Amino acid sequence: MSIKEKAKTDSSISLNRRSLIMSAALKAFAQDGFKGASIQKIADAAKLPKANVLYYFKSKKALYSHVVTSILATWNSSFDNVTVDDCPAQSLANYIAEKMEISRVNPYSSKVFAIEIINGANNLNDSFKQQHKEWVDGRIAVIEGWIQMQKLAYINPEYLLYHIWSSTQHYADFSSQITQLRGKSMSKQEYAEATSTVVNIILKGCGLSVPAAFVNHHV
Amino acid sequence: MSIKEKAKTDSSISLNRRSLIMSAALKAFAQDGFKGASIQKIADAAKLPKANVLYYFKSKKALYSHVVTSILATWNSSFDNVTVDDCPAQSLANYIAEKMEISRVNPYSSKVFAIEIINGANNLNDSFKQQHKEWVDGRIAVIEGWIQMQKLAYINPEYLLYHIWSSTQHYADFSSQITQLRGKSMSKQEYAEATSTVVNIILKGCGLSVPAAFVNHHV
DNA sequence: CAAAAAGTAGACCGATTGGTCAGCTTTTTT
DNA sequence: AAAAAAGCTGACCAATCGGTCTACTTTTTG
Repeated sequence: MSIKEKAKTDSSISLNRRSLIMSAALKAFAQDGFKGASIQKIADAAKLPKANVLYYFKSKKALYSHVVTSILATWNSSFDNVTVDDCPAQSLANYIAEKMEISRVNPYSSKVFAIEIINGANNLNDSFKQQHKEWVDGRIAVIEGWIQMQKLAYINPEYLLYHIWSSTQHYADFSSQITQLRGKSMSKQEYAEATSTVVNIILKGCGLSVPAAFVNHHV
Repeated sequence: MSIKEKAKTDSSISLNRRSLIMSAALKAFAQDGFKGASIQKIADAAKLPKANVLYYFKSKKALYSHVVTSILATWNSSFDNVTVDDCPAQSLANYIAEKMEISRVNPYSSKVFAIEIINGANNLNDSFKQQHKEWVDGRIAVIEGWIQMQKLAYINPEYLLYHIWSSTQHYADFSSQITQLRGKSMSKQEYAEATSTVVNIILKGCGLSVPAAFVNHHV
């Protein structure tokens, strides 16, 4: 990156405009996917002329790429640093709870990724994929360690990860279905109950005891 | 529907063409969503001129609607007819296994629905939604019955259903991610192991004993 | 065999797509 | 204050979009 470019992206106006555009783009991509979303509608949502959007992001693909990158930056988790020495029950429960919180607070990010992967992940560059694969391999190694240390009954670590991802992201990705079925969107308290339910199913499902914070107190 | 229309849709050429177009459309909508897919590309995939596609389906929306309807027709499940008198463990295990099989055999259908719901379900008509809601309400009543009869420990039936849907559909919707992580797509045997894993987690997670057919025999 | 109906498909329509460019204003730097 | 850089945007471009129409061929019907 040249000095000139860096200066440009660092100016106050530029930063504000870029983040304004990106948040409009996030919603647009979440609603219509990469192909379905249009620069014009993103510009309208940001209340800017289309040419101005293309002044800050040289193409639709570049804008999408920046949105995806910024989402990934917010997806760090305590599970990243878990080791075989940690407690499986506590580590997994925390991970599940964090993923549920992400679904609750930032559903658009989850949706953008979901659509991208469903569509075949054709717009993610190889370094993303490689990075993700390395993360997964590392986490699988930890889970396998737990199994070998007999802290965890045998389970295929890969399928366990898929299970955690799917059951938590569902609350973001399929929120419109959930809202339709309940007649209203989920409150923070209802999210907490759903979180407990997911934690309970998965931890008990793995033969682990449920940390006190997630025990369901049902009336 | 007039007699003329029925005759038209029933002719042999018409049936063949329509199903040819619909299968091309299914893939297109799974890849790019409703907005992102184009009639031209569907026509190309079906090796027909665009005007011919629009001869059989009067608009893109009509084509989409027919695709969605035909998907729903194939999604009947043994769980539809389960009652409080049935065994929760067996009923839920069968339902999970059926959903996994649908994911394996017909991933495109699952993807079309996933994208539709993620995008906000704006292209599903109200009768679909109503029908679905009634199905869900009925199933929730059965699960509540099990809980009252103490055949099943307390769990929020709604969240249980979401959990089953998400963990099974994940194998269809996110197949590209799974393939990327493993370096190859899942075999039938691997699907069977994944199915056992999902059944084990959820049934144990509900405090139910796992039917013999789904016990994981791990080496 | 003739008439009617069904099927085929190129040409075309206005609207929208992603993207460029030139000319302008504003801000920053020297 | 002058020069340079950054920011802004209407006008415009070729390509594609969903959809229509017309002229033609094939198949079915009476």
